[in-house]
Amino acid sequence: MEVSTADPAHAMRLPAALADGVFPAGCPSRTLLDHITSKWGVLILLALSEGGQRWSELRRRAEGVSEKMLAQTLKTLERDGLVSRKAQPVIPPRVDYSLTERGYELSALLVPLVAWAFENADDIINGQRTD
Amino acid sequence: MEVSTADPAHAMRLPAALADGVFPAGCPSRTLLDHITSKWGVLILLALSEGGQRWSELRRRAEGVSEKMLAQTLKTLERDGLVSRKAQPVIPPRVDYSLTERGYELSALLVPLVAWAFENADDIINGQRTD
DNA sequence: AGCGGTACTAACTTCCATGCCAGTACCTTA
DNA sequence: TAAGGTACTGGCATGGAAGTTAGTACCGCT
Repeated sequence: MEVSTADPAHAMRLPAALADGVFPAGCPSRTLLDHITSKWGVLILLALSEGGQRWSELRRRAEGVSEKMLAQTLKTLERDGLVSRKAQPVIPPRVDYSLTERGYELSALLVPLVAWAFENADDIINGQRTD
Repeated sequence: MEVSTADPAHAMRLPAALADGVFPAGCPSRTLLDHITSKWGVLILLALSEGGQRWSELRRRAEGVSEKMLAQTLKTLERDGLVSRKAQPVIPPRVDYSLTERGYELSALLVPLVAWAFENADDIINGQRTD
């Protein structure tokens, strides 16, 4: 049976390919989505959207990230072709991380989302009773 | 593969307020982001972006979600003012969920992101890139 | 000589999100 | 009578994400 809810004016329709609204469990889309919406994934992508940065700078910007999670997340993102790693064989080591073309494509979509969250967060989260 | 390290043309700059690229640990923005980028949060928001739906329909669309997680996620989203719940006191029970104004604002940003993930997932996750 | 910075890796542990199952209450259909 | 659909809630279990600690290799500073 149909739910007769009027489509609001600002409803955004999904591409036909995901007309169901959601894709099947275990498909590549879910995996990718998990990578980019992971706790540190978003933050790192976001930080890198401002330009290439070194390991230690990323550590500072993604406040609270452990070295382990930074390494792990960067590795995943690199494997996905979203981040590129450039190590210079100098001493002390110097490694620069930056977004790839694809990474910038993503960040162009991610940034507005995060900006929205930033703008609405106080209003939404602080207005709640915490018990 | 060309990776532009110095401010590519399509680099999207963050709003000045989050010039650091990332916000501090434990701030409301991170909490909100966690809610909406949670495993089931995205899927449910996405499903609802197509219009109001009943509990059982959401269960089917967000393939793989357990009743517990569906309830929990919906509750969080409702608390955040992104989803509205309308229960009709009939028997058998009938409850409709839909996005609020704010929820639609969010989904307008979320949908392109998910669509992008959907389009790129095969390519990225299954390994092969051709550029 | 010893400390700190740079960029990591690995092993071990903790903890929470998630999963699985059982129960509730009422009605309908077989 | 019993099974099944609707919309949940609560308890226990667990797996994987995340945290913690330590170690590596080299250099520059004091």
